[in-house]
Amino acid sequence: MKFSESLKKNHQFRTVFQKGRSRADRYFVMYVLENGEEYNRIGISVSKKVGNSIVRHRVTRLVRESYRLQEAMFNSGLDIVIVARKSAASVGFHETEKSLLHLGKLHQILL
RNA sequence: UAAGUAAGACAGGUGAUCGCGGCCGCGGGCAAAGCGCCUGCGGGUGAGGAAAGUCCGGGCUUCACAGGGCAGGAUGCCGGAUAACGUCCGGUGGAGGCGACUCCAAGGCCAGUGCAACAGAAAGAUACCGCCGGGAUCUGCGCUCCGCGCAGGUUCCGGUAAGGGUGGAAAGGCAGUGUAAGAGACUACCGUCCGUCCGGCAACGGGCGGAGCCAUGUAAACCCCAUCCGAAGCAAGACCAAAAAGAAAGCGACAGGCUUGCCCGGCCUGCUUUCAGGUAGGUCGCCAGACACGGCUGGCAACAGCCGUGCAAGACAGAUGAUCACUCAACGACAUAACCCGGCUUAUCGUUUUGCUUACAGA
Repeated sequence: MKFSESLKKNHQFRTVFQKGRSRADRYFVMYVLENGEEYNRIGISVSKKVGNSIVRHRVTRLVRESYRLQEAMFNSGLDIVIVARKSAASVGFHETEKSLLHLGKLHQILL
């Protein structure tokens, strides 16, 4: 991804959860926190409650792909964590993309 | 053709546009002693039959270990295969099926201990009903009478285990002889046990002879017997190594503190070097192997030997995705490698191949 890195460490996630703002819809919860950098950092969290390994991987890919294709739409300098909810297990690509943009709008981080 | 049975194979494909992890090649930037880090282009490559459950077995690694025993766990007909196994192959015995074929924790309750509800008369034991014999007594009938005979009832003594009923199980089964009624009391056949001979490496099978058959079930009840098992796991572990705690040496014309009224000297902090240390981080372990396919040889087979050919995931928060089109029965099932193998078990939309069996039809 051109403008973004990924969040990896557990403490980074915790910071976003504690200090960030959150918005949610049927499928996902989005946490946003300004990170003071030039680029965005994105983290995707899919718990075991969502499904088995196959399902979790699939959801992760759909979210990452949606973000990648819509990357230009988002503001810079943000840490974003997207948490999949249980209903995300059966979601398709188009719904994921729509949901992501909708949450972005709620956060008012879209250009 | 239908129904069945056994053993397999596949697990969508093609194209276009974006995108990702290793690897190789050529560049650019940072760093510059070196290792590296970021990035562009090109090439090639990138999950499963179960990758799953983590239920067994082994390799590998570290630790422990003279030898033996106890405890604990696992396995349990016989022979073989194997690195090993609780796996596989071939047999034996038993159960099911017309059959192909399938299934089986299949050692030992005359070492000991425990348990066996309910029902039933009785369950390491019995006589409730019944059957049979005898005595007493009552009633009826027959004979002229004493009395006797016959039939029936009540009761007492004895015999019996055929039949009834209960139960998972009632002391081998079944048929006959026998008897008052019965009973392995006796006989044949089947079963059981013992002996012996023959076949087989063995489990076991077969033949012959003998014993009338003294005695329940349960060991996925404790237990006994035989065999096997040291522990923990790749976050194992090996190496490099910022940092932190530490040791030694040196430095003092220059800093601070303590000792002192002051100086010298000493000590602590300091600085430098070396050593030790091992955190962050990095490298290895980490993918060519008890490997796959084909052929030949040995073996009924599991499998083994030889020859040939082939083999490019190795991430470290973790790569296979998205969109569209065409095709197809298939957008559609189950399900994501994490050190590696051999198995087992469980999940699964479907498609498909071969052998065999039974039934029907045809030649």
